[in-house]
Amino acid sequence: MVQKRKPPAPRAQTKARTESSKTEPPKPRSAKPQPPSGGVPPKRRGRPRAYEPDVALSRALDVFWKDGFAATSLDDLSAATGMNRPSLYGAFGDKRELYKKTYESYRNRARARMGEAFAADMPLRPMLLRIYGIALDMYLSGEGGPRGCFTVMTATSEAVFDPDIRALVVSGLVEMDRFFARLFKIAQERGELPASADPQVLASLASATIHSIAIRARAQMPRAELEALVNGAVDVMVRG
Amino acid sequence: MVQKRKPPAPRAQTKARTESSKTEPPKPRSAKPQPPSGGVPPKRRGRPRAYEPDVALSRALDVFWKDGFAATSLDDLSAATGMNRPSLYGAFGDKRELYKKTYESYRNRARARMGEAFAADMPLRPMLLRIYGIALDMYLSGEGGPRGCFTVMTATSEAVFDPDIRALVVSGLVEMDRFFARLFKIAQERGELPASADPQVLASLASATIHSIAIRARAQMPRAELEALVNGAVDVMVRG
DNA sequence: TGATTTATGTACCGCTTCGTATAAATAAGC
DNA sequence: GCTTATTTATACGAAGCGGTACATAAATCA
Repeated sequence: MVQKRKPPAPRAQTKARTESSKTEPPKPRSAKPQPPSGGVPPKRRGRPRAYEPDVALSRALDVFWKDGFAATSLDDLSAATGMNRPSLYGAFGDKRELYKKTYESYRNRARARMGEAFAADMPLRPMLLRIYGIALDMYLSGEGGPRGCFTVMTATSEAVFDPDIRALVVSGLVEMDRFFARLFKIAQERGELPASADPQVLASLASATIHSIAIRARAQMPRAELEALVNGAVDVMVRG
Repeated sequence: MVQKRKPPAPRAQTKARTESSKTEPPKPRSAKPQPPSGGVPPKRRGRPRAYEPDVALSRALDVFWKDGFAATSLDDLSAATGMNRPSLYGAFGDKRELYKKTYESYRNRARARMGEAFAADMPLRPMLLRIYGIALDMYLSGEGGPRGCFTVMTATSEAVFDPDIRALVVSGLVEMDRFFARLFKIAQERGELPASADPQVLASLASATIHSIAIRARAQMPRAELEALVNGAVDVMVRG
């Protein structure tokens, strides 16, 4: 079962996919039109888009992030993005493809934020606290209340049904582990950690702490409580 | 938005709920018939049930656990339990109530398993390893692949929409924290942990490790990897 | 200007969803 | 056997669902 909603009968989705009525697979015409090389508008041919792909994707992210895949309808996405369903389909493909693109954009955003922190190049403890601060900002954001982490809360649930999503999730988890491991390794080389410390183990503890605050944030535990938790965890980690 | 699927129009669900066409709120007639006092069949009046409430609930759990709330249809539940929809409704109420009962039964099951381990009363390290072993058994179980932790994977997502569920989730998280805290406190009193160790902090690390393996299990990371992660985390924890 | 290209907006399609009305079945009480 | 209580089984209904045809709109190109 590929996550309920059996394909809407061998109608057109399947037809387009397997028989290619016009030699063309349903390639969503791509959101990023072409390599713009310059920064100037590349003079597209037909009627101009009424939406900005990035903005639309970010609005869709808001909805999927809060509601998850199954509970989000195309009407919801339509309302959130301001695009009607056919445009949505044309731009991003079907619901599942849109979800994946959405998730990737989330990952990019998260990676960028963490990258900034990493680049700041500070001692271990403040670095960790800063990273967790960024994480908390993300997890507690959202108009409809805290949403936790997209990877943890909705993508991992979906991972059971879709190999692509599972691969994305696994790579996300591993990426975070590696990120922390690098951090601890650098700290160790600088003498901020005892030689006996195992960066790998500390990294998985650091990731686990991320996972834990993501969950607790979604359950609406107050920020102060989460910060206390983080402080305690960091204390243990910087000790090695 | 109370998790999509807007109430099926002010039809009968609402009517029954608010106007009580027969003075009777839709009390699902209770799964456990009455205080049986003895163990003998209490001679009920009408046609006998063709299902056992506990068994049905456990089958429903399997489905919700894997698919989550939104993606599970009443037909799925019907197929899994062998009960048809009206019986399901009569016994457990609507989908949401069934979900909550299901979640409670999951919690009871988990609590019982952890309680057993706790009662064994062994030194800290083997105790922790045993607890994580039990957790891994649960999270990796399931015919359709590993399902992770119900609390973490599906209930917390749902927590945003339903205060009851959120309360259940929070109590579950707190319960686990307390469980670990008691464990570490006892160990400390026995001298298995340095006096400087903070049982509270260690407990939240222990919980975080649970959360992390729940997520990773659902993403289908291999058991060996999860066990290695657990071993590392336990090493750090028993050191204080 | 008219052809071409791309995007939009409306309306539709077949199917699924949750819940319930209704009728049949199976037991106890009298 | 008849009534009453409780459960099962069938079937229905309104709304929601994902996806798409089709007509229209707005731009470029010739």
